Amino acid sequence: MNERPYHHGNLRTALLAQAERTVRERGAQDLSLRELAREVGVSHGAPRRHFPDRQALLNALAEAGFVRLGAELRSAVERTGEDFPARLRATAVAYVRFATRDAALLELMFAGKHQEESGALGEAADRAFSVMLELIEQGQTDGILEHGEPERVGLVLFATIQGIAALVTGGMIRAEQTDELVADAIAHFLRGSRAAA
Amino acid sequence: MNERPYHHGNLRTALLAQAERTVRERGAQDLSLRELAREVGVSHGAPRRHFPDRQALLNALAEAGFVRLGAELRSAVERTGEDFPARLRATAVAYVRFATRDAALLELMFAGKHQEESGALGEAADRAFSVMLELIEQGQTDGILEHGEPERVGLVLFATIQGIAALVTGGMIRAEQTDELVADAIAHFLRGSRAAA
DNA sequence: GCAACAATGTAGACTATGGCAACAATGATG
DNA sequence: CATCATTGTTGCCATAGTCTACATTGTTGC
Repeated sequence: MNERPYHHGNLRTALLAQAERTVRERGAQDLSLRELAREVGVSHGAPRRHFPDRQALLNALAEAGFVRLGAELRSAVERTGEDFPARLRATAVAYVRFATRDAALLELMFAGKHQEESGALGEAADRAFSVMLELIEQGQTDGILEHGEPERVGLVLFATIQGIAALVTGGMIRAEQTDELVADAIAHFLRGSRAAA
Repeated sequence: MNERPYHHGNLRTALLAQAERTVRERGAQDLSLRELAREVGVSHGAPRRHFPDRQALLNALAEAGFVRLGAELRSAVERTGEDFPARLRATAVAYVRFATRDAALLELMFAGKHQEESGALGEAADRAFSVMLELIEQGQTDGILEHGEPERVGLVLFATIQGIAALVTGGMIRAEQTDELVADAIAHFLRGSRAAA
């Protein structure tokens, strides 16, 4: 039998993977460094070499979350045609889907961003949201959205999407209704935007 | 000097008050039953007589939060004229203000509601949201909102408001911008609704 | 090769927390 | 005023996070 080597080889990655699973299943509150170490098969002090304290691990988790979120949003845009409303709908659905599948992680992502805007976490967040900003710009080019800073124009929209995600994770909406509600909200938003243009 | 009596007198209330303060200042994560007991001046085992475990205290805190939220929303409606858009704006501003002043508490309220829909917590939540539902009904009577179940018609609106609160607490919006953004979002929503009616 | 150093993991200690049980003091009730 | 319920107290246990000292392995310059 293979005795485990003294050095794990990729402890950092293994810890993050197991942590993400635990957060998804039981929430960030129940995440324990010592339990994590046990599950991965190292001593309770080993994680310290990769994450100075618990918060550092949570921040790394949040950063990885932003990277994945950005990838999923970009994928949603790219596998949809050029039509702006369709792209918007697809992106919003992708966002809400991420938010419901990984509610605790998203909470972590927002909480971590609140602590320290700068740093790798902030950059990862910006890259993720850049997908949405580019989409807003397309809407402006297509003459569907009003002109001005994309950050400002998209704010109400983003708030709505984020709010829908909150309602779903808060148990106020059944999971099957979400796609329809998202489509509803997008349509509502676009009607309001056309009138304003 | 007055020696503290063996019985505190209203420990439950005192614990909740101090807990609410701590949650506001340092978040629910940092809430410690033992620290709470120390601050109130009782032994570490005393809180157990009033709250079987930590979660029970958090739930009580959430319930009290819903009561206060409901009162603030109702107050906002009542001190505004009969005009529906004005009332809607006032209520939304009041909600977002609550959400930003007590971000951690609101999070707790949603998290607790997710655990067990039934019970005193659920009732308190329903009473708080009934303010919004009545407001939606007025909008329908005034011919500004589409007809149908108020729960459904108001969903997108509520999502938007909740989302704005999330953006503020997430640090994506400066606190001074919130009232303007809320007004923006309400106007946007009403434009979309008129077109649909 | 190999000696020195860096990186990574282990083991033990300390403090704090939540939860439980046995006991003490006070209040309520017959 | 004797009995019982309520409310606090104290001590114990398991677990967690963090720190320090030490052990093992990998790397690098000679």
